[in-house]
Amino acid sequence: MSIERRVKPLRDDPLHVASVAKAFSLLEAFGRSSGPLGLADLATLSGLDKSATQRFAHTLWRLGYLEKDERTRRFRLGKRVLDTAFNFLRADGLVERATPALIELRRACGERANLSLHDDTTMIYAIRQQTHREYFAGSLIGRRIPVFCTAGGRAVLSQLPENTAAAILARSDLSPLTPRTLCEPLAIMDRVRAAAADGFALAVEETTLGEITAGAAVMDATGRPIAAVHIAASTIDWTPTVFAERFGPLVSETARSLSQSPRIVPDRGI
Amino acid sequence: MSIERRVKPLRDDPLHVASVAKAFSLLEAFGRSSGPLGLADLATLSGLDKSATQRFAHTLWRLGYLEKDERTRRFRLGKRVLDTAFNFLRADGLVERATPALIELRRACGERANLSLHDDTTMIYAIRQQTHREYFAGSLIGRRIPVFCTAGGRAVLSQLPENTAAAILARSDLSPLTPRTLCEPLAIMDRVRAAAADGFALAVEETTLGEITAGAAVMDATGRPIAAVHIAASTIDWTPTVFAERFGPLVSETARSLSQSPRIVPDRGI
DNA sequence: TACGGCGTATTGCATTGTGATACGTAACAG
DNA sequence: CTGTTACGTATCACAATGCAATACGCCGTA
Repeated sequence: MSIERRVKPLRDDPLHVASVAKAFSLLEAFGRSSGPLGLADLATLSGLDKSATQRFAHTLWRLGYLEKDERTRRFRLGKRVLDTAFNFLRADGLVERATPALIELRRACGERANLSLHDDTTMIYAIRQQTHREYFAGSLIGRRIPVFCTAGGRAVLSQLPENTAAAILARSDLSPLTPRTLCEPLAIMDRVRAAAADGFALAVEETTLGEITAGAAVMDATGRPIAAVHIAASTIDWTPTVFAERFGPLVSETARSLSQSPRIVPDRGI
Repeated sequence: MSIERRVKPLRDDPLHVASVAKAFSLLEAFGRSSGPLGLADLATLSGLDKSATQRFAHTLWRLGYLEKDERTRRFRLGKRVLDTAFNFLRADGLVERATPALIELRRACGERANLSLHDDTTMIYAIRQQTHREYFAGSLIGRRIPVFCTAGGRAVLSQLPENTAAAILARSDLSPLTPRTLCEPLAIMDRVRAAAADGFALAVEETTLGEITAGAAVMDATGRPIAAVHIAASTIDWTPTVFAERFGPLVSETARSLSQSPRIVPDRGI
Protein backbone atom coordinates (compact mmCIF):
# COMPACT_ATOMS: atom_id res chain seq x y z
CA MET A 1 0.00 0.00 0.00
CA SER A 2 2.61 2.50 -0.99
CA ILE A 3 1.55 3.64 -4.41
CA GLU A 4 -0.05 7.01 -4.07
CA ARG A 5 -1.71 9.26 -6.51
CA ARG A 6 -2.35 12.92 -6.91
CA VAL A 7 -5.42 14.47 -8.41
CA LYS A 8 -4.39 16.68 -11.28
CA PRO A 9 -4.84 20.31 -10.37
CA LEU A 10 -5.97 21.43 -13.81
CA ARG A 11 -6.24 24.95 -12.51
CA ASP A 12 -6.41 26.28 -16.03
CA ASP A 13 -9.59 24.44 -16.84
CA PRO A 14 -12.54 26.49 -15.63
CA LEU A 15 -14.99 23.71 -16.39
CA HIS A 16 -13.18 21.17 -14.29
CA VAL A 17 -14.97 20.11 -11.12
CA ALA A 18 -12.31 18.97 -8.70
CA SER A 19 -14.75 17.20 -6.40
CA VAL A 20 -15.63 14.76 -9.13
CA ALA A 21 -12.00 13.89 -9.75
CA LYS A 22 -11.54 13.31 -6.06
CA ALA A 23 -14.50 11.00 -5.86
CA PHE A 24 -13.14 8.92 -8.70
CA SER A 25 -9.69 8.84 -7.19
CA LEU A 26 -11.31 7.00 -4.31
CA LEU A 27 -12.94 4.48 -6.61
CA GLU A 28 -9.67 4.05 -8.44
CA ALA A 29 -7.90 3.36 -5.16
CA PHE A 30 -9.54 -0.05 -5.18
CA GLY A 31 -7.53 -0.86 -8.27
CA ARG A 32 -4.34 -0.53 -6.30
CA SER A 33 -5.18 -2.92 -3.54
CA SER A 34 -7.44 -5.88 -3.23
CA GLY A 35 -9.65 -6.36 -0.24
CA PRO A 36 -11.66 -3.83 1.71
CA LEU A 37 -10.16 -0.47 2.61
CA GLY A 38 -10.56 1.68 5.69
CA LEU A 39 -10.65 5.45 5.56
CA ALA A 40 -6.97 5.69 6.32
CA ASP A 41 -6.08 3.23 3.56
CA LEU A 42 -8.27 5.11 1.15
CA ALA A 43 -6.61 8.37 2.08
CA THR A 44 -3.10 7.14 1.33
CA LEU A 45 -4.08 5.23 -1.79
CA SER A 46 -6.03 8.13 -3.26
CA GLY A 47 -3.75 10.94 -2.20
CA LEU A 48 -6.59 12.79 -0.50
CA ASP A 49 -6.40 14.11 3.02
CA LYS A 50 -8.35 12.63 5.87
CA SER A 51 -11.27 15.04 5.71
CA ALA A 52 -11.74 14.75 1.98
CA THR A 53 -11.55 11.00 2.16
CA GLN A 54 -14.20 11.00 4.82
CA ARG A 55 -16.57 13.20 2.86
CA PHE A 56 -16.16 11.52 -0.48
CA ALA A 57 -16.29 8.01 0.88
CA HIS A 58 -19.41 8.94 2.76
CA THR A 59 -20.99 10.40 -0.36
CA LEU A 60 -20.13 7.44 -2.53
CA TRP A 61 -21.46 5.15 0.15
CA ARG A 62 -24.77 7.02 0.30
CA LEU A 63 -25.02 6.73 -3.44
CA GLY A 64 -24.40 2.99 -3.37
CA TYR A 65 -21.08 3.04 -5.16
CA LEU A 66 -19.32 1.95 -2.00
CA GLU A 67 -20.45 -0.56 0.55
CA LYS A 68 -19.40 -0.52 4.15
CA ASP A 69 -18.77 -3.43 6.45
CA GLU A 70 -20.39 -2.10 9.60
CA ARG A 71 -18.24 -4.30 11.77
CA THR A 72 -14.79 -3.50 10.43
CA ARG A 73 -15.86 -0.06 9.13
CA ARG A 74 -14.11 -0.74 5.91
CA PHE A 75 -15.29 -0.05 2.41
CA ARG A 76 -15.70 -2.19 -0.65
CA LEU A 77 -16.88 -1.20 -4.10
CA GLY A 78 -20.66 -1.31 -4.26
CA LYS A 79 -22.71 -3.45 -6.58
CA ARG A 80 -23.84 -0.30 -8.24
CA VAL A 81 -20.57 0.06 -10.12
CA LEU A 82 -21.76 -2.84 -12.24
CA ASP A 83 -24.66 -0.76 -13.54
CA THR A 84 -22.42 1.64 -15.40
CA ALA A 85 -20.45 -1.21 -16.91
CA PHE A 86 -23.69 -2.81 -17.98
CA ASN A 87 -24.82 0.39 -19.65
CA PHE A 88 -21.51 0.70 -21.41
CA LEU A 89 -21.64 -2.81 -22.80
CA ARG A 90 -25.29 -2.55 -23.66
CA ALA A 91 -24.73 0.60 -25.71
CA ASP A 92 -21.70 -0.67 -27.57
CA GLY A 93 -22.75 -1.85 -31.00
CA LEU A 94 -19.57 -3.80 -31.53
CA VAL A 95 -20.02 -5.76 -28.33
CA GLU A 96 -23.54 -6.53 -29.40
CA ARG A 97 -22.52 -7.78 -32.82
CA ALA A 98 -19.56 -9.66 -31.45
CA THR A 99 -21.39 -11.64 -28.79
CA PRO A 100 -23.03 -14.20 -31.06
CA ALA A 101 -19.98 -14.25 -33.31
CA LEU A 102 -17.74 -15.19 -30.42
CA ILE A 103 -20.09 -17.88 -29.18
CA GLU A 104 -19.94 -19.29 -32.68
CA LEU A 105 -16.18 -18.97 -32.78
CA ARG A 106 -15.76 -20.76 -29.50
CA ARG A 107 -17.96 -23.55 -30.66
CA ALA A 108 -16.13 -23.82 -33.96
CA CYS A 109 -12.68 -24.08 -32.41
CA GLY A 110 -13.35 -25.34 -28.90
CA GLU A 111 -11.04 -22.77 -27.35
CA ARG A 112 -11.51 -19.53 -25.46
CA ALA A 113 -12.70 -16.65 -27.61
CA ASN A 114 -12.51 -13.02 -26.52
CA LEU A 115 -13.14 -9.51 -27.70
CA SER A 116 -10.93 -6.75 -26.39
CA LEU A 117 -11.27 -3.02 -26.98
CA HIS A 118 -8.32 -0.85 -27.85
CA ASP A 119 -7.65 2.00 -25.44
CA ASP A 120 -4.34 3.70 -26.12
CA THR A 121 -1.63 1.51 -24.62
CA THR A 122 -3.95 -1.18 -23.32
CA MET A 123 -6.56 -3.59 -24.52
CA ILE A 124 -9.64 -4.13 -22.34
CA TYR A 125 -11.52 -7.40 -22.33
CA ALA A 126 -15.16 -6.80 -23.14
CA ILE A 127 -16.44 -10.28 -23.92
CA ARG A 128 -15.02 -13.54 -22.73
CA GLN A 129 -16.16 -16.97 -23.79
CA GLN A 130 -14.39 -19.36 -21.53
CA THR A 131 -14.08 -23.06 -21.96
CA HIS A 132 -11.71 -24.31 -19.34
CA ARG A 133 -10.93 -23.12 -15.95
CA GLU A 134 -8.28 -20.42 -16.08
CA TYR A 135 -6.78 -18.18 -13.49
CA PHE A 136 -9.41 -16.01 -11.97
CA ALA A 137 -8.68 -12.36 -12.64
CA GLY A 138 -7.75 -13.31 -16.18
CA SER A 139 -11.29 -14.33 -16.84
CA LEU A 140 -13.01 -11.08 -15.99
CA ILE A 141 -14.56 -8.36 -18.06
CA GLY A 142 -12.69 -5.09 -17.74
CA ARG A 143 -9.26 -6.58 -17.38
CA ARG A 144 -6.61 -4.44 -19.05
CA ILE A 145 -3.54 -5.88 -20.69
CA PRO A 146 -0.79 -4.01 -22.51
CA VAL A 147 -1.11 -3.61 -26.24
CA PHE A 148 2.55 -4.35 -26.92
CA CYS A 149 2.62 -7.96 -25.77
CA THR A 150 -0.76 -9.31 -26.80
CA ALA A 151 -1.80 -10.82 -30.09
CA GLY A 152 -4.84 -8.57 -30.34
CA GLY A 153 -2.85 -5.49 -29.46
CA ARG A 154 -0.29 -6.18 -32.14
CA ALA A 155 -3.04 -6.85 -34.65
CA VAL A 156 -4.45 -3.43 -33.82
CA LEU A 157 -1.03 -1.79 -34.12
CA SER A 158 -0.59 -3.46 -37.50
CA GLN A 159 -3.62 -1.59 -38.82
CA LEU A 160 -2.46 1.81 -37.63
CA PRO A 161 -0.08 4.09 -39.49
CA GLU A 162 3.42 2.97 -38.54
CA ASN A 163 4.31 6.16 -36.71
CA THR A 164 1.11 6.06 -34.69
CA ALA A 165 1.89 2.49 -33.69
CA ALA A 166 5.44 3.41 -32.80
CA ALA A 167 4.17 6.29 -30.70
CA ILE A 168 1.93 3.95 -28.73
CA LEU A 169 4.87 1.66 -28.07
CA ALA A 170 6.97 4.64 -27.09
CA ARG A 171 4.56 5.68 -24.35
CA SER A 172 3.89 2.12 -23.21
CA ASP A 173 5.30 0.59 -20.09
CA LEU A 174 7.26 -2.25 -21.66
CA SER A 175 7.74 -4.30 -18.50
CA PRO A 176 7.59 -8.00 -19.28
CA LEU A 177 4.62 -9.95 -17.92
CA THR A 178 6.35 -13.31 -18.27
CA PRO A 179 9.96 -14.36 -18.99
CA ARG A 180 8.89 -14.80 -22.60
CA THR A 181 7.43 -11.33 -23.13
CA LEU A 182 9.00 -9.53 -26.05
CA CYS A 183 9.99 -6.04 -24.86
CA GLU A 184 12.16 -4.57 -27.59
CA PRO A 185 10.27 -1.93 -29.60
CA LEU A 186 12.07 -2.86 -32.81
CA ALA A 187 11.39 -6.56 -32.37
CA ILE A 188 7.78 -5.79 -31.56
CA MET A 189 7.43 -3.67 -34.67
CA ASP A 190 8.73 -6.62 -36.69
CA ARG A 191 5.92 -8.74 -35.33
CA VAL A 192 3.49 -5.96 -36.03
CA ARG A 193 4.58 -5.82 -39.66
CA ALA A 194 4.26 -9.58 -39.87
CA ALA A 195 0.74 -9.26 -38.51
CA ALA A 196 -0.08 -6.70 -41.18
CA ALA A 197 1.01 -9.21 -43.81
CA ASP A 198 -0.77 -12.21 -42.27
CA GLY A 199 -3.97 -10.51 -41.21
CA PHE A 200 -3.54 -11.77 -37.65
CA ALA A 201 -0.94 -11.74 -34.88
CA LEU A 202 0.40 -14.43 -32.61
CA ALA A 203 1.66 -14.23 -29.03
CA VAL A 204 3.19 -17.23 -27.33
CA GLU A 205 3.35 -17.14 -23.54
CA GLU A 206 3.80 -13.39 -23.54
CA THR A 207 1.07 -12.51 -21.08
CA THR A 208 0.61 -15.85 -19.35
CA LEU A 209 2.88 -18.85 -19.32
CA GLY A 210 1.36 -21.82 -21.09
CA GLU A 211 -0.94 -19.68 -23.19
CA ILE A 212 -0.85 -19.13 -26.90
CA THR A 213 -3.04 -16.50 -28.52
CA ALA A 214 -4.04 -15.45 -32.00
CA GLY A 215 -5.65 -12.06 -32.54
CA ALA A 216 -7.03 -10.03 -35.40
CA ALA A 217 -8.12 -6.40 -35.55
CA VAL A 218 -11.67 -5.16 -35.89
CA MET A 219 -12.11 -1.90 -37.79
CA ASP A 220 -14.68 0.84 -37.39
CA ALA A 221 -16.54 2.52 -40.24
CA THR A 222 -13.66 4.89 -40.89
CA GLY A 223 -11.23 2.01 -41.31
CA ARG A 224 -9.47 2.50 -38.00
CA PRO A 225 -8.76 -0.46 -35.72
CA ILE A 226 -10.78 -0.28 -32.51
CA ALA A 227 -10.77 -3.79 -31.10
CA ALA A 228 -9.48 -7.30 -31.53
CA VAL A 229 -10.82 -10.81 -31.62
CA HIS A 230 -8.70 -13.40 -29.80
CA ILE A 231 -8.47 -17.12 -29.56
CA ALA A 232 -6.46 -18.39 -26.61
CA ALA A 233 -5.36 -21.94 -25.98
CA SER A 234 -2.78 -23.98 -24.13
CA THR A 235 0.74 -24.52 -25.42
CA ILE A 236 0.33 -28.09 -24.28
CA ASP A 237 -2.26 -28.69 -26.97
CA TRP A 238 -0.76 -26.76 -29.86
CA THR A 239 2.55 -25.87 -31.41
CA PRO A 240 2.69 -22.27 -32.63
CA THR A 241 2.76 -23.21 -36.31
CA VAL A 242 -0.18 -25.56 -36.15
CA PHE A 243 -2.09 -23.13 -33.97
CA ALA A 244 -1.48 -20.30 -36.41
CA GLU A 245 -2.43 -22.36 -39.42
CA ARG A 246 -5.58 -23.56 -37.86
CA PHE A 247 -6.88 -20.54 -35.97
CA GLY A 248 -5.30 -17.60 -37.76
CA PRO A 249 -7.80 -17.69 -40.61
CA LEU A 250 -10.71 -18.25 -38.22
CA VAL A 251 -9.87 -15.32 -36.03
CA SER A 252 -9.17 -12.99 -38.88
CA GLU A 253 -12.36 -13.96 -40.67
CA THR A 254 -14.39 -13.31 -37.51
CA ALA A 255 -12.70 -9.95 -37.03
CA ARG A 256 -13.37 -9.03 -40.62
CA SER A 257 -17.03 -9.91 -40.31
CA LEU A 258 -17.33 -7.64 -37.29
CA SER A 259 -15.64 -4.72 -38.98
CA GLN A 260 -17.85 -2.06 -40.42
CA SER A 261 -17.82 -2.07 -44.20
CA PRO A 262 -14.91 0.20 -45.08
CA ARG A 263 -17.03 2.52 -47.11
CA ILE A 264 -15.55 5.75 -48.31
CA VAL A 265 -15.80 8.34 -45.59
CA PRO A 266 -16.35 11.97 -46.55
CA ASP A 267 -12.88 13.36 -45.98
CA ARG A 268 -13.25 16.83 -44.62
CA GLY A 269 -9.72 17.72 -45.64
CA ILE A 270 -8.21 17.30 -42.19
CA MET B 1 -36.43 10.73 -23.29
CA SER B 2 -38.94 11.94 -20.83
CA ILE B 3 -37.95 10.26 -17.60
CA GLU B 4 -36.21 12.80 -15.48
CA ARG B 5 -34.50 12.59 -12.18
CA ARG B 6 -33.67 14.92 -9.36
CA VAL B 7 -30.54 14.77 -7.25
CA LYS B 8 -31.57 14.48 -3.64
CA PRO B 9 -30.76 17.65 -1.74
CA LEU B 10 -29.78 15.92 1.48
CA ARG B 11 -29.30 19.28 3.09
CA ASP B 12 -29.20 17.67 6.47
CA ASP B 13 -26.12 15.63 5.67
CA PRO B 14 -23.05 17.80 6.18
CA LEU B 15 -20.75 15.18 4.72
CA HIS B 16 -22.62 14.95 1.47
CA VAL B 17 -20.82 16.34 -1.56
CA ALA B 18 -23.46 17.36 -4.04
CA SER B 19 -21.07 17.59 -6.96
CA VAL B 20 -20.36 13.91 -6.75
CA ALA B 21 -24.02 13.02 -6.85
CA LYS B 22 -24.44 15.24 -9.88
CA ALA B 23 -21.59 13.59 -11.69
CA PHE B 24 -23.10 10.18 -11.12
CA SER B 25 -26.52 11.36 -12.16
CA LEU B 26 -24.94 11.99 -15.55
CA LEU B 27 -23.48 8.51 -15.71
CA GLU B 28 -26.80 7.07 -14.66
CA ALA B 29 -28.54 8.97 -17.42
CA PHE B 30 -27.08 6.47 -19.83
CA GLY B 31 -29.17 3.82 -18.16
CA ARG B 32 -32.30 5.60 -19.26
CA SER B 33 -31.52 5.81 -22.92
CA SER B 34 -29.39 3.82 -25.26
CA GLY B 35 -27.18 5.48 -27.77
CA PRO B 36 -25.01 8.55 -27.43
CA LEU B 37 -26.35 11.63 -25.69
CA GLY B 38 -25.80 15.29 -26.39
CA LEU B 39 -25.53 17.87 -23.63
CA ALA B 40 -29.19 18.76 -23.91
CA ASP B 41 -30.23 15.11 -23.65
CA LEU B 42 -27.99 14.64 -20.67
CA ALA B 43 -29.47 17.70 -19.02
CA THR B 44 -33.04 16.45 -19.27
CA LEU B 45 -32.21 12.85 -18.39
CA SER B 46 -30.14 13.79 -15.37
CA GLY B 47 -32.26 16.65 -14.11
CA LEU B 48 -29.30 19.01 -14.06
CA ASP B 49 -29.39 22.43 -15.63
CA LYS B 50 -27.49 23.28 -18.75
CA SER B 51 -24.43 24.74 -17.04
CA ALA B 52 -24.05 21.93 -14.58
CA THR B 53 -24.41 19.37 -17.33
CA GLN B 54 -21.72 21.13 -19.28
CA ARG B 55 -19.27 21.21 -16.40
CA PHE B 56 -19.83 17.68 -15.18
CA ALA B 57 -19.85 16.14 -18.62
CA HIS B 58 -16.64 17.98 -19.36
CA THR B 59 -15.06 16.76 -16.15
CA LEU B 60 -16.09 13.16 -16.69
CA TRP B 61 -14.83 13.37 -20.22
CA ARG B 62 -11.44 14.64 -19.08
CA LEU B 63 -11.26 11.78 -16.62
CA GLY B 64 -12.03 9.20 -19.28
CA TYR B 65 -15.40 8.14 -17.91
CA LEU B 66 -17.15 9.67 -20.88
CA GLU B 67 -16.09 9.63 -24.49
CA LYS B 68 -17.11 12.25 -27.00
CA ASP B 69 -17.82 11.85 -30.65
CA GLU B 70 -16.09 14.94 -31.99
CA ARG B 71 -18.29 15.00 -35.04
CA THR B 72 -21.72 14.79 -33.45
CA ARG B 73 -20.53 16.26 -30.11
CA ARG B 74 -22.36 13.56 -28.29
CA PHE B 75 -21.21 11.54 -25.33
CA ARG B 76 -20.95 7.86 -24.68
CA LEU B 77 -19.76 6.08 -21.55
CA GLY B 78 -15.99 5.69 -21.62
CA LYS B 79 -14.10 2.43 -21.50
CA ARG B 80 -12.85 3.47 -18.14
CA VAL B 81 -16.13 2.54 -16.49
CA LEU B 82 -15.13 -1.06 -17.02
CA ASP B 83 -12.16 -0.65 -14.70
CA THR B 84 -14.31 -0.14 -11.66
CA ALA B 85 -16.44 -3.12 -12.52
CA PHE B 86 -13.31 -5.18 -12.95
CA ASN B 87 -12.06 -4.13 -9.54
CA PHE B 88 -15.39 -4.99 -8.00
CA LEU B 89 -15.46 -8.46 -9.48
CA ARG B 90 -11.81 -9.07 -8.75
CA ALA B 91 -12.26 -8.23 -5.09
CA ASP B 92 -15.39 -10.28 -4.57
CA GLY B 93 -14.48 -13.57 -2.98
CA LEU B 94 -17.76 -15.18 -3.90
CA VAL B 95 -17.35 -14.35 -7.56
CA GLU B 96 -13.88 -15.82 -7.41
CA ARG B 97 -15.03 -19.06 -5.82
CA ALA B 98 -18.06 -19.30 -8.05
CA THR B 99 -16.28 -18.92 -11.37
CA PRO B 100 -14.81 -22.41 -11.58
CA ALA B 101 -17.90 -23.89 -9.95
CA LEU B 102 -20.13 -22.40 -12.63
CA ILE B 103 -17.88 -23.57 -15.44
CA GLU B 104 -18.18 -27.02 -13.93
CA LEU B 105 -21.91 -26.67 -13.56
CA ARG B 106 -22.36 -25.62 -17.13
CA ARG B 107 -20.31 -28.54 -18.32
CA ALA B 108 -22.22 -30.94 -16.12
CA CYS B 109 -25.65 -29.88 -17.34
CA GLY B 110 -24.98 -28.35 -20.73
CA GLU B 111 -27.14 -25.34 -19.99
CA ARG B 112 -26.48 -21.71 -19.07
CA ALA B 113 -25.18 -21.24 -15.56
CA ASN B 114 -25.17 -17.87 -13.78
CA LEU B 115 -24.39 -16.24 -10.50
CA SER B 116 -26.42 -13.24 -9.45
CA LEU B 117 -25.93 -11.02 -6.42
CA HIS B 118 -28.79 -9.94 -4.23
CA ASP B 119 -29.26 -6.18 -3.95
CA ASP B 120 -32.48 -5.27 -2.20
CA THR B 121 -35.28 -5.66 -4.75
CA THR B 122 -33.07 -6.77 -7.61
CA MET B 123 -30.59 -9.46 -8.49
CA ILE B 124 -27.51 -8.47 -10.49
CA TYR B 125 -25.80 -10.89 -12.82
CA ALA B 126 -22.15 -11.20 -11.89
CA ILE B 127 -21.05 -14.29 -13.80
CA ARG B 128 -22.62 -15.72 -16.91
CA GLN B 129 -21.66 -18.95 -18.56
CA GLN B 130 -23.51 -18.97 -21.83
CA THR B 131 -24.01 -21.87 -24.11
CA HIS B 132 -26.37 -20.81 -26.81
CA ARG B 133 -27.04 -17.54 -28.39
CA GLU B 134 -29.52 -15.62 -26.31
CA TYR B 135 -30.88 -12.13 -26.57
CA PHE B 136 -28.11 -9.65 -26.21
CA ALA B 137 -28.68 -7.48 -23.15
CA GLY B 138 -29.71 -10.59 -21.27
CA SER B 139 -26.23 -11.96 -21.61
CA LEU B 140 -24.35 -9.12 -19.95
CA ILE B 141 -22.72 -8.74 -16.61
CA GLY B 142 -24.42 -6.08 -14.50
CA ARG B 143 -27.91 -6.72 -15.72
CA ARG B 144 -30.49 -6.24 -13.00
CA ILE B 145 -33.66 -8.26 -12.77
CA PRO B 146 -36.34 -8.07 -10.11
CA VAL B 147 -36.08 -10.42 -7.17
CA PHE B 148 -39.77 -11.24 -7.14
CA CYS B 149 -39.99 -12.98 -10.48
CA THR B 150 -36.71 -14.85 -10.75
CA ALA B 151 -35.83 -18.27 -9.49
CA GLY B 152 -32.68 -17.00 -7.79
CA GLY B 153 -34.50 -14.10 -6.23
CA ARG B 154 -37.16 -16.35 -4.75
CA ALA B 155 -34.51 -18.71 -3.48
CA VAL B 156 -32.90 -15.77 -1.70
CA LEU B 157 -36.24 -14.65 -0.28
CA SER B 158 -36.84 -18.16 0.99
CA GLN B 159 -33.76 -17.92 3.17
CA LEU B 160 -34.73 -14.61 4.72
CA PRO B 161 -37.05 -14.16 7.70
CA GLU B 162 -40.55 -14.10 6.29
CA ASN B 163 -41.25 -10.51 7.26
CA THR B 164 -38.00 -9.33 5.67
CA ALA B 165 -38.93 -11.14 2.48
CA ALA B 166 -42.42 -9.66 2.57
CA ALA B 167 -40.95 -6.20 3.05
CA ILE B 168 -38.80 -6.61 -0.04
CA LEU B 169 -41.83 -7.63 -2.05
CA ALA B 170 -43.75 -4.70 -0.63
CA ARG B 171 -41.24 -2.19 -1.90
CA SER B 172 -40.72 -3.95 -5.22
CA ASP B 173 -42.13 -2.79 -8.50
CA LEU B 174 -44.27 -5.80 -9.32
CA SER B 175 -44.78 -5.03 -13.00
CA PRO B 176 -44.82 -8.22 -15.05
CA LEU B 177 -41.93 -8.81 -17.44
CA THR B 178 -43.82 -11.36 -19.50
CA PRO B 179 -47.49 -12.42 -19.66
CA ARG B 180 -46.54 -15.33 -17.42
CA THR B 181 -44.92 -13.29 -14.64
CA LEU B 182 -46.47 -13.96 -11.25
CA CYS B 183 -47.26 -10.60 -9.65
CA GLU B 184 -49.41 -11.35 -6.63
CA PRO B 185 -47.45 -10.98 -3.38
CA LEU B 186 -49.38 -13.81 -1.73
CA ALA B 187 -48.85 -16.16 -4.64
CA ILE B 188 -45.19 -15.23 -4.74
CA MET B 189 -44.82 -15.92 -1.04
CA ASP B 190 -46.29 -19.37 -1.64
CA ARG B 191 -43.56 -20.06 -4.14
CA VAL B 192 -41.01 -18.70 -1.74
CA ARG B 193 -42.16 -21.09 0.95
CA ALA B 194 -42.03 -23.94 -1.54
CA ALA B 195 -38.48 -22.94 -2.34
CA ALA B 196 -37.59 -23.04 1.34
CA ALA B 197 -38.84 -26.61 1.47
CA ASP B 198 -37.18 -27.76 -1.76
CA GLY B 199 -33.88 -25.93 -1.40
CA PHE B 200 -34.31 -24.32 -4.80
CA ALA B 201 -36.83 -22.24 -6.71
CA LEU B 202 -38.24 -22.49 -10.17
CA ALA B 203 -39.41 -19.78 -12.57
CA VAL B 204 -41.06 -20.65 -15.83
CA GLU B 205 -41.13 -17.91 -18.48
CA GLU B 206 -41.41 -15.22 -15.85
CA THR B 207 -38.56 -13.01 -17.03
CA THR B 208 -38.23 -14.19 -20.62
CA LEU B 209 -40.65 -16.20 -22.69
CA GLY B 210 -39.33 -19.63 -23.54
CA GLU B 211 -36.98 -19.69 -20.60
CA ILE B 212 -37.11 -21.91 -17.56
CA THR B 213 -34.83 -21.29 -14.61
CA ALA B 214 -33.85 -23.04 -11.41
CA GLY B 215 -32.09 -21.07 -8.69
CA ALA B 216 -30.67 -21.71 -5.25
CA ALA B 217 -29.41 -19.27 -2.62
CA VAL B 218 -25.81 -18.80 -1.57
CA MET B 219 -25.25 -17.83 2.06
CA ASP B 220 -22.53 -15.73 3.64
CA ALA B 221 -20.68 -16.62 6.83
CA THR B 222 -23.46 -15.23 9.00
CA GLY B 223 -26.04 -17.45 7.32
CA ARG B 224 -27.69 -14.70 5.33
CA PRO B 225 -28.48 -15.19 1.64
CA ILE B 226 -26.39 -12.92 -0.55
CA ALA B 227 -26.54 -14.42 -4.02
CA ALA B 228 -28.01 -17.16 -6.14
CA VAL B 229 -26.86 -19.79 -8.59
CA HIS B 230 -29.06 -20.27 -11.64
CA ILE B 231 -29.45 -22.72 -14.42
CA ALA B 232 -31.46 -21.47 -17.36
CA ALA B 233 -32.73 -23.48 -20.28
CA SER B 234 -35.34 -23.50 -22.98
CA THR B 235 -38.92 -24.60 -22.35
CA ILE B 236 -38.68 -26.36 -25.70
CA ASP B 237 -36.19 -28.82 -24.24
CA TRP B 238 -37.66 -29.39 -20.81
CA THR B 239 -40.94 -29.67 -19.00
CA PRO B 240 -40.93 -27.96 -15.61
CA THR B 241 -41.13 -31.21 -13.65
CA VAL B 242 -38.30 -32.92 -15.48
CA PHE B 243 -36.23 -29.77 -15.36
CA ALA B 244 -36.73 -29.43 -11.61
CA GLU B 245 -35.96 -33.07 -10.92
CA ARG B 246 -32.85 -33.00 -12.96
CA PHE B 247 -31.34 -29.58 -12.20
CA GLY B 248 -32.81 -28.65 -8.83
CA PRO B 249 -30.39 -30.84 -6.91
CA LEU B 250 -27.45 -29.71 -9.06
CA VAL B 251 -28.10 -26.05 -8.56
CA SER B 252 -28.76 -26.36 -4.87
CA GLU B 253 -25.65 -28.45 -4.34
CA THR B 254 -23.53 -25.88 -6.17
CA ALA B 255 -25.04 -23.07 -4.14
CA ARG B 256 -24.41 -24.97 -0.93
CA SER B 257 -20.78 -25.56 -1.83
CA LEU B 258 -20.30 -21.84 -2.42
CA SER B 259 -21.89 -20.87 0.88
CA GLN B 260 -19.58 -20.05 3.73
CA SER B 261 -19.66 -22.69 6.44
CA PRO B 262 -22.53 -21.60 8.67
CA ARG B 263 -20.41 -21.46 11.75
CA ILE B 264 -21.90 -19.91 14.84
CA VAL B 265 -21.55 -16.17 14.72
CA PRO B 266 -20.98 -14.29 17.96
CA ASP B 267 -24.38 -12.76 18.45
CA ARG B 268 -23.92 -9.30 19.85
CA GLY B 269 -27.43 -9.19 21.12
CA ILE B 270 -28.81 -7.01 18.37
C1' DT C 1 -3.95 2.95 32.43
C1' DA C 2 -1.93 5.43 28.96
C1' DC C 3 -1.25 5.52 24.24
C1' DG C 4 -1.76 5.45 19.26
C1' DG C 5 -4.53 4.59 15.41
C1' DC C 6 -8.73 5.13 13.43
C1' DG C 7 -13.49 6.52 12.43
C1' DT C 8 -16.79 10.27 13.41
C1' DA C 9 -18.60 14.93 14.18
C1' DT C 10 -18.33 20.14 14.03
C1' DT C 11 -17.43 24.70 12.35
C1' DG C 12 -15.69 29.31 10.52
C1' DC C 13 -13.70 30.62 6.35
C1' DA C 14 -12.63 31.28 1.45
C1' DT C 15 -12.19 28.56 -2.34
C1' DT C 16 -14.90 26.39 -5.54
C1' DG C 17 -18.44 25.53 -8.05
C1' DT C 18 -22.49 28.05 -9.61
C1' DG C 19 -25.92 29.51 -13.13
C1' DA C 20 -27.31 33.48 -15.75
C1' DT C 21 -25.82 35.30 -19.80
C1' DA C 22 -23.90 35.83 -24.20
C1' DC C 23 -21.59 34.01 -28.35
C1' DG C 24 -20.78 30.86 -32.39
C1' DT C 25 -22.41 27.51 -35.36
C1' DA C 26 -25.12 24.23 -37.75
C1' DA C 27 -29.59 22.67 -39.40
C1' DC C 28 -33.76 23.83 -41.23
C1' DA C 29 -37.90 26.29 -43.08
C1' DG C 30 -39.96 29.81 -45.47
C1' DC D 1 -30.94 33.84 -48.88
C1' DT D 2 -32.61 35.16 -44.32
C1' DG D 3 -34.74 34.31 -39.98
C1' DT D 4 -35.32 31.01 -36.52
C1' DT D 5 -34.28 27.49 -33.51
C1' DA D 6 -31.54 24.34 -31.03
C1' DC D 7 -27.38 23.24 -29.32
C1' DG D 8 -22.56 23.45 -27.82
C1' DT D 9 -19.14 26.68 -25.96
C1' DA D 10 -17.18 30.46 -23.23
C1' DT D 11 -17.28 33.99 -19.42
C1' DC D 12 -17.70 35.94 -14.87
C1' DA D 13 -19.28 38.03 -10.33
C1' DC D 14 -21.24 36.04 -6.38
C1' DA D 15 -22.11 33.22 -2.45
C1' DA D 16 -23.15 28.70 -1.38
C1' DT D 17 -20.54 24.87 -0.98
C1' DG D 18 -17.03 22.13 0.06
C1' DC D 19 -12.71 22.63 2.80
C1' DA D 20 -9.35 21.29 6.44
C1' DA D 21 -8.20 21.95 11.08
C1' DT D 22 -9.75 20.43 15.28
C1' DA D 23 -11.84 17.88 18.74
C1' DC D 24 -14.18 13.64 20.28
C1' DG D 25 -14.89 8.73 21.24
C1' DC D 26 -13.89 4.02 20.55
C1' DC D 27 -11.05 0.13 20.48
C1' DG D 28 -7.13 -2.56 20.66
C1' DT D 29 -2.08 -2.83 22.37
C1' DA D 30 1.85 -1.95 25.29
